[in-house]
Amino acid sequence: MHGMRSPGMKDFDLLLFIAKKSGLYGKLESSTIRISREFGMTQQSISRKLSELKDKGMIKRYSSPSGVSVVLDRKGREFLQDRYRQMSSLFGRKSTAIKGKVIRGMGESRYYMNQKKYQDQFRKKLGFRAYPGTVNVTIDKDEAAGFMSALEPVHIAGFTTEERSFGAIKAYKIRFNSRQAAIIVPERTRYSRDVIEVIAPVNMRITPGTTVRLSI
Amino acid sequence: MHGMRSPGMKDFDLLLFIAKKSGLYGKLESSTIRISREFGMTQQSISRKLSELKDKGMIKRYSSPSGVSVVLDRKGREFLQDRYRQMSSLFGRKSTAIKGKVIRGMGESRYYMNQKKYQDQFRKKLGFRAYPGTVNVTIDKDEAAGFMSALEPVHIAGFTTEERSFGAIKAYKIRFNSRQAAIIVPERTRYSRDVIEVIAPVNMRITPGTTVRLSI
DNA sequence: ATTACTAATTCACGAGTAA
DNA sequence: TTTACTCGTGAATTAGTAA
Repeated sequence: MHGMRSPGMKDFDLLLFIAKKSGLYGKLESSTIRISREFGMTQQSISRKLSELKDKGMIKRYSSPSGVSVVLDRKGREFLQDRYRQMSSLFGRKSTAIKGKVIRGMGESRYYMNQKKYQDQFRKKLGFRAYPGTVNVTIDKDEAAGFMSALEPVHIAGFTTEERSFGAIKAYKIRFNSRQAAIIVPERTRYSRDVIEVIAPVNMRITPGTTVRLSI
Repeated sequence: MHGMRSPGMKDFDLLLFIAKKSGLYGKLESSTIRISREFGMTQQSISRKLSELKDKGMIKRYSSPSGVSVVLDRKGREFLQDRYRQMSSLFGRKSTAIKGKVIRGMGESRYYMNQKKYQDQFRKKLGFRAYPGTVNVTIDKDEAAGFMSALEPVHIAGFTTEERSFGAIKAYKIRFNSRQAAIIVPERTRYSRDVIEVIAPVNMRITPGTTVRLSI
């Protein structure tokens, strides 16, 4: 038996259970009662579920008074393979770089970045103090999502001064035209935008309109 | 949107849907009604399911009158990663060879293998005529299942002579001590055995008791 | 627009049991 | 022993709305 079997995921997990036991083309010789014990369902439910999986074309099932024999059917293999492929794009090696175009930045960010409590965290968690001022880059949302999902977020805590409060930030260490940098995203931001903000140890002096490369 | 969404797999698929849209660490900005349309469920069910996934620690969810924002939580990432790992062992590169021990064969197989209608199919589908007589090899069932699951089965049709009927066979092309061969498994066989039968173009003359290597 | 509550309905599950 | 039926119960889903 493997670990947690989350409720609500049982249909998928049962198919995966069968696939693991039988292999993609092999045969699982067992009984509904044995499967029910291994799987944490009643014998009746396993019987019914195997029947349903058969009706869907996911498995072939042969049952007799001596037990059941289960083989993955074409649809079942395709189903699992499709999900595997989808997950591969999540966990597998993915695009390690995207292109973007620098646009003129909003002046406000300079004020934020100069806050000592941000800078202290940048140095500790990102490994550099940020030049006060961000580079704003337009990116393709979907591309960026794929790129960012490969990165571990670094949490920059928010804080409050006498004047006002500064929100928490998620930072992602990246290379900006091969130079050390980080994408910063305010955690309160509700909507993903087509523009991301990049900080770096030095003023990067990129002319607006220039195409840049963000990489891992 | 991607292909079929099989009923009964929705819980898993919803989590995967979120993961694909948001990435492992990114954020999905949407609305329950939009998700419901993309996903084929009612808005109410999406609302409830997101709530459930949050309670299970699978996701973080922030909702407001302007929409929902969903981020995978630690458990959700772990859940998906665990299933990915399990599926990797199914689809990923796997043991390409197992060892077995040759045992004295049952004499009956010679009669089967000599049937012309079998031999014709062997030649066409496996690329060789089989020496009449099988080599019987004891193997570890689980090892064999992993090994076999990487192989595409070749269907050898059954037929009927005036005297009797001969059942369909599944054959798996392999290397037997690096030489061309195939595992054959009668399709009617209900129970997987610790002994597999191997055919080859020539008499392999292996002394019973010898350890042999089956590879892809 | 939204989210999400409540009520009605449908569907899935487990217990008992026949074959 | 098996598998798998029927049936009662409870969970899941949808429809209708409130906020």
